[in-house]
Amino acid sequence: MSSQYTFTGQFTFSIDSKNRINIPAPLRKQFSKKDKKTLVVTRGIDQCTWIYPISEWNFIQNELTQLSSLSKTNRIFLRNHLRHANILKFDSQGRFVLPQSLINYSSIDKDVTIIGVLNKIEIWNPNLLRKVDQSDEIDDQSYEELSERVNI
Amino acid sequence: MSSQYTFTGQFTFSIDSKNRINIPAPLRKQFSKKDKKTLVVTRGIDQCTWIYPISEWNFIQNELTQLSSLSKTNRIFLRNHLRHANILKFDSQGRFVLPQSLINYSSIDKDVTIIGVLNKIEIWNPNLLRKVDQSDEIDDQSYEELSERVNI
DNA sequence: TAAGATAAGTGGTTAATAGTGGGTTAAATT
DNA sequence: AATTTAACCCACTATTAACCACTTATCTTA
Repeated sequence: MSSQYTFTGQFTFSIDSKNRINIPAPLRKQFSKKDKKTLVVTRGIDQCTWIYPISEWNFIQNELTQLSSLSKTNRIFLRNHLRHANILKFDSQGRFVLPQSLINYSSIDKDVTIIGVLNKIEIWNPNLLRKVDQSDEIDDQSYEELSERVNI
Repeated sequence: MSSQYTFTGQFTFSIDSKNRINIPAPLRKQFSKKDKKTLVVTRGIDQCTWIYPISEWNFIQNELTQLSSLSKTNRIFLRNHLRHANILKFDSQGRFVLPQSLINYSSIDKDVTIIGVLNKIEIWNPNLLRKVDQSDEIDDQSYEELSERVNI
């Protein structure tokens, strides 16, 4: 199953004194009626925050229910991914409040860079994103591997 | 069958002088009419306390009856999970009293970290959770295996 | 191209809710 | 009967969420 969401683009916004972040209008407009105003924010694998529309998250969550808690690896994995996931709604202005734990994890200060990455939205500290941008070059070998799977 | 419950998020609360713990509102709100105010607390596999809504527990209990007591592992598992299970109700403020035996088992002092892990809620001593968090890193091999099963 | 209209981004105030503490009464245990 | 335990109720405070308002940017149309 492929996602209905195809978030793209980059935006620079600011987080206000009440830890609210605005979702850029072009991304927000994609939210379907069904998902209206409900999203899940959680830790990204890199030092950023991931945002999923609720239906996208439900799909992921459904996969997670297959994992038994009797396995230690599963328990750790489930705990560490689920406990940082917050189900939120955005207000009438299209903002949501970013939980303090994620502000810390992502080292968010005042300005944030918001980027669309297909089925999710990422929130970055602009400086960190720049740094990662420079250091995380993809080597040729990895590109070769990717080419087997994606026709771009 | 997958659960109706999808607990997520992390909360830091305190246990009061009467050993009462508040269930965080976002988690409590998920409790269905049918389960209203009834939950089961028991020993987690790790050094924490597990909380299930009663209907969820009934489902698990049903699965446990499938396990033959001829197996030693099964016997130990059944014993440890069933004899420490307490059926409780939460009060009009949404609190329940945590039995002393579980306070001891989980090394609960004053502050507790409450996390949602899909069909269950875990109660931790914050320091212990931090420690487990650091020591129980998932190795790359396990991540690779997980990636075969979960697309996140 | 200029002016008006609409939408987007940001800031603050108020009202509702959540978390916590404690006291009183009813039940249970010894 | 006395003591302890558990259920129930009330109350205070801090946080959160809903609401309103203003400014800047974008789009539309004359």
